[in-house]
Amino acid sequence: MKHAMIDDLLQKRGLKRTKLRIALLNHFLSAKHALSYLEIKGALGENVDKSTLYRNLTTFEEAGIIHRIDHSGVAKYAFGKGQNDGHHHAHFVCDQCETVYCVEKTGATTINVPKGFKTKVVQMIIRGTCSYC
Amino acid sequence: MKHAMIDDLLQKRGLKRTKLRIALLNHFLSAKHALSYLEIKGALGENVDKSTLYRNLTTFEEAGIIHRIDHSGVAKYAFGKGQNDGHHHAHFVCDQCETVYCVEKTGATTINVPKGFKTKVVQMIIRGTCSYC
DNA sequence: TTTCAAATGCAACTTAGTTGCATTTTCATT
DNA sequence: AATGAAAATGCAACTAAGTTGCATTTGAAA
Ligand SMILES: [Mn+2]
Ligand SMILES: [Mn+2]
Ligand SMILES: [Zn+2]
Ligand SMILES: [Zn+2]
Repeated sequence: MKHAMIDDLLQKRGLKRTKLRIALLNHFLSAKHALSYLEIKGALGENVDKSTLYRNLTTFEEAGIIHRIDHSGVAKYAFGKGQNDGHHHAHFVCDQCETVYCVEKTGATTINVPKGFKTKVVQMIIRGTCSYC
Repeated sequence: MKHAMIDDLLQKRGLKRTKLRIALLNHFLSAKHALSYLEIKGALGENVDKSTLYRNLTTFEEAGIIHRIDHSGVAKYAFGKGQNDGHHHAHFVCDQCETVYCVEKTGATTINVPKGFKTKVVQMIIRGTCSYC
């Protein structure tokens, strides 16, 4: 059951089980694409406090529960670890609807960086048109 | 000479040769990495008007003279065309100093996107440490 | 040298996100 | 169940990046 999983996610990191956090994680677990602050607020209700929501997004991100994808001035969040935490996957950005999807990355690429530069993570953004557009 | 090149860049696109534009292009031509609004303003003088500078950055971008790289909430600009204009190169972001460098991209990568999704451009961001850090 | 569209400068606005602080809530302990 | 401390919330005020409206100035074509 989803509820048990959410409790587990929070408990393991010593995060308190609040109403918003549970709703937030529920929403992330069923989301098909990365969510912006406004999308989340729209889904969870207008009465959700801005600071609290942003603070929880940051908390979850730092706890490795969700990861952030920056997209032309607005941050979007998706469930799971990001590239920085060793989870290698790419992001698909739809030119039409601006939706960001997490997609599996197959086949690594080697790029030669200038001398003295040290590569840690290679992240990929695929721009194109999604199946709904 | 650089001056002639700048005149050419502007003239070809019917852009007027103003003081700021010339200074701006000069700065871009000698920049070793992508520049933010604040870096440009710092270099060209505090008296530079915010609106005018931003408007020129947009104008240059639309004219294909410079390209924008979004980096965690701040736009950075570098001379030349970007990936969206067919010029395929990657961006190196230093974790330490947050500097963004344009680097040559060798060897194409194919990633399989979900059915119905159409790939247009694949852009790469390499995170790591630059030679100065 | 006149003309006028393009560019500038300034102030006011917007949007995304942050911060300080008083109040409330969770959760562990008694 | 009652207590209490730390964590989380809610609200308002703030910041930082970028945009917009409008009056004034300027570049360059005629
Ligand atoms: Mn992702
Ligand atoms: Mn570049
Ligand atoms: Zn789409
Ligand atoms: Zn560096």
